[in-house]
Amino acid sequence: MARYSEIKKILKSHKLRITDRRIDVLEFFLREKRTMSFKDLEEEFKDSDRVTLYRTLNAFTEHGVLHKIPDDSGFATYGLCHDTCDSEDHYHDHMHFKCNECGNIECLEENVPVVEIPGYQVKEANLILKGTCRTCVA
Amino acid sequence: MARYSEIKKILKSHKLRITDRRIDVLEFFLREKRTMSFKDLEEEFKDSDRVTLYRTLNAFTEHGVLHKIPDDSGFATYGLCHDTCDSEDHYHDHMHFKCNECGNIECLEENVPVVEIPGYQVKEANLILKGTCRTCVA
DNA sequence: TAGGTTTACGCAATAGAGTTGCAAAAATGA
DNA sequence: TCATTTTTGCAACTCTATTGCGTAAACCTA
Ligand SMILES: [Zn+2]
Ligand SMILES: [Zn+2]
Ligand SMILES: [Zn+2]
Ligand SMILES: [Zn+2]
Repeated sequence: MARYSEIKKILKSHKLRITDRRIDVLEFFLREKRTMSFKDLEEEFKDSDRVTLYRTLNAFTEHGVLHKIPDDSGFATYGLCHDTCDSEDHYHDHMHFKCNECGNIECLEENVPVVEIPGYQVKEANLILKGTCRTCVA
Repeated sequence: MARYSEIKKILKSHKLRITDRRIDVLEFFLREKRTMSFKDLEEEFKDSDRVTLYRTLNAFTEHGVLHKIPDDSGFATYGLCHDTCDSEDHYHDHMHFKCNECGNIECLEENVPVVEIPGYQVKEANLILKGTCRTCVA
């Protein structure tokens, strides 16, 4: 974790106070480079209070550090935002892939195909693909 | 509700026992012709036990009478299946639309566009559009 | 259609994910 | 350093949904 100054900079630029918890959580996301469920975080930070973790995730989501990945499984999953996201403006048009084998959820590079429905105003589109991911296919 | 015999036939063909509750719930779906959340059903069937409603919805979903619509809101929503669905085989490729104004979720005719991701095996795709529905746009 | 088996129902309790209230602790800024 | 604001930790709580179990209803077969 040689990124302490970088992490501080990210928190500051997103108008978040710098606390030990937030540094730890953000560092974890940056290090793992993958989406994370609440359970993942709970396991990593056993000493931390559940409520604080929830509040950290909410704060990060509100301030454009993380985006919450829509999921029907009942487990919220979070992924890192682009550099350009902040409180006012953070939109994500990319698709997500959930692997039935390993259970991981990935942010894909590709954007959700644009869909137009006559008579409807489409403002947002979430596409979740399920199947077997690259790692598990091999 | 002049469809009693029809409803009975549907239940039988899906290998479901015919009970008063199931007839009522299925009749409600057929009459309303729209997707229904658990709350909708609870309000319609105030005299019924919540658990029975949950179990009815689960049985219908397992036997291909209803399909559960993936939703990140924490409220399960259900829509009628096609005639061809049964316990073994009920797949749905259609998109869903959630209106931010009225809150209703609609099953759309159109299927989810086919997406291929190199290296991945895509087996299922759920696309949920959000915005303003035809009724609320007007 | 009666009798035995299987399944559904109703009630209470429980599980699981997430939130809220509040006092103490920490971060910020002057 | 000190005052102000935000965050943390703990307990209690909300909300959706499930499980266990005894009773009631549906089904099947003779
Ligand atoms: Zn974002
Ligand atoms: Zn993502
Ligand atoms: Zn179906
Ligand atoms: Zn549908």
